[in-house]
Amino acid sequence: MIGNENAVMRLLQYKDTLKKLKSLGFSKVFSDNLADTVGVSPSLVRKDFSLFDISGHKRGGYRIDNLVERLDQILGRNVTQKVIMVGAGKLGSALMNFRAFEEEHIRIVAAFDHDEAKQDAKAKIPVLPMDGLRGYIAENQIQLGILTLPEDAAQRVADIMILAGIRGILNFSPLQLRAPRRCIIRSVNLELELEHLIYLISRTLEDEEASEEDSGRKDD
Amino acid sequence: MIGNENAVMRLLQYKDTLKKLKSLGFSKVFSDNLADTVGVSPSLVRKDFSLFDISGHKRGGYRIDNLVERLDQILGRNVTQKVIMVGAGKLGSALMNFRAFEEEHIRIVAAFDHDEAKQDAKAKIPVLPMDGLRGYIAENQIQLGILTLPEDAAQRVADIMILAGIRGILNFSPLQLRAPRRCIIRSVNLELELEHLIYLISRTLEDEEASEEDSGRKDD
DNA sequence: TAGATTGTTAATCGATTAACAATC
DNA sequence: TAGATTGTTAATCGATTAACAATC
Repeated sequence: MIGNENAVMRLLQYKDTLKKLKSLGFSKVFSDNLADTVGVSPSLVRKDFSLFDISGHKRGGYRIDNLVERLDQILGRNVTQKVIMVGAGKLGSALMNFRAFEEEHIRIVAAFDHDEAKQDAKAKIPVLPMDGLRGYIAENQIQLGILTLPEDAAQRVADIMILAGIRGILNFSPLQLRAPRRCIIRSVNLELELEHLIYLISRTLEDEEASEEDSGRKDD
Repeated sequence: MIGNENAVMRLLQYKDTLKKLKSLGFSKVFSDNLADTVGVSPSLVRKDFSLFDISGHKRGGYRIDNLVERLDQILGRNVTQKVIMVGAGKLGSALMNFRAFEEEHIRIVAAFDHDEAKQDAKAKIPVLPMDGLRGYIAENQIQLGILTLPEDAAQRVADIMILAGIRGILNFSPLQLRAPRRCIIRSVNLELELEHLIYLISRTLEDEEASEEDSGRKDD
């Protein structure tokens, strides 16, 4: 129940799928269906559920309503989460308006930026000066921050956030942030993702060339 | 050499670290150093290298220059990659100006959007109408696209890209895109990442409460 | 030489799959 | 009842770690 982070990511995917199925009018689902849409084996779906003490009905599958409710419980998604955006540059502002967040009980309550030109305390999501960051976190008991600062400022500002009591940071800077155990860092490294894709492509291209040795060359 | 995608991600991280070390004036490195900065075991570093036929010097470690060169080779990063941006909304435009891409031989050559207000053929990175997407990919032999469209348009446009001969798509829509084997899809699901973080936080909070049963409660 | 580090092998660990008894 | 699906156990698979011989 504690260890498996892959299982948690799959649980999140199951939940997404279930919501779609529900909106299509389904009320129950089998491990087979979920496995298909998420792209894993039915065994694994059942294993994941059993890992988190989720049970269904022999022969009757799972009731979608129950399942979603239980998943929300496990995943800590039964209350709206307040999140701050640290850095209001291009990426930060883009994420501030990200649709999917609103739909999922995730609410960005304020943003912080050093640049005065970007500050606007009256905006729907106020953009405040960096000075106020520490106080805001502490006063409003903010647990979660999204960090979209450039590499050179990232660690310094992260330290401030941690000092103020933040519990988790979703980090978009390419830096591997250091943090004490009470604050969890998850990083999304966009450059790395793209480079990974480049690797995968270059590998399939090699494979194709290799397999053409046998089959002769087709005209282009 | 073929299977392990985790190893590939680590290779990319090693490369990043090596560049930083190099800019700090280092010319050689030991598996220990790399392990430390990336946060893995030295064994694993050596194992990863051996997996890709990278060798160093007994007792002398690895020469950073050689290593970076070899990694670029393996990772397909020895040529500049042309990439198109499909969708020029907030997220798309943010990524178009993403610093880290420029530094890594990744060049975004054009963007496409349905919205006329966003189109601008004269911009540094031209924003073109969606009609031109298929032709542009075919004529310029574009291999890579970044997809930042909303869910409802994502699959339809991805199909067009695939038809035109694209080889890889970095997908930011929350949809699990379907594609034939010749096109590789990698997805970044920002909502999922944030929800994962929420789960991790809610779990550590529970743990703390649990451990307070023993130790008594500290005042807040 | 003595000491340090690589490269590889074998051991361990953990996650996934396959199989099947339980049961609706 | 016969058939289908869950939940769990054991088997498999793959990735990581530990250990150490080779060697600079």
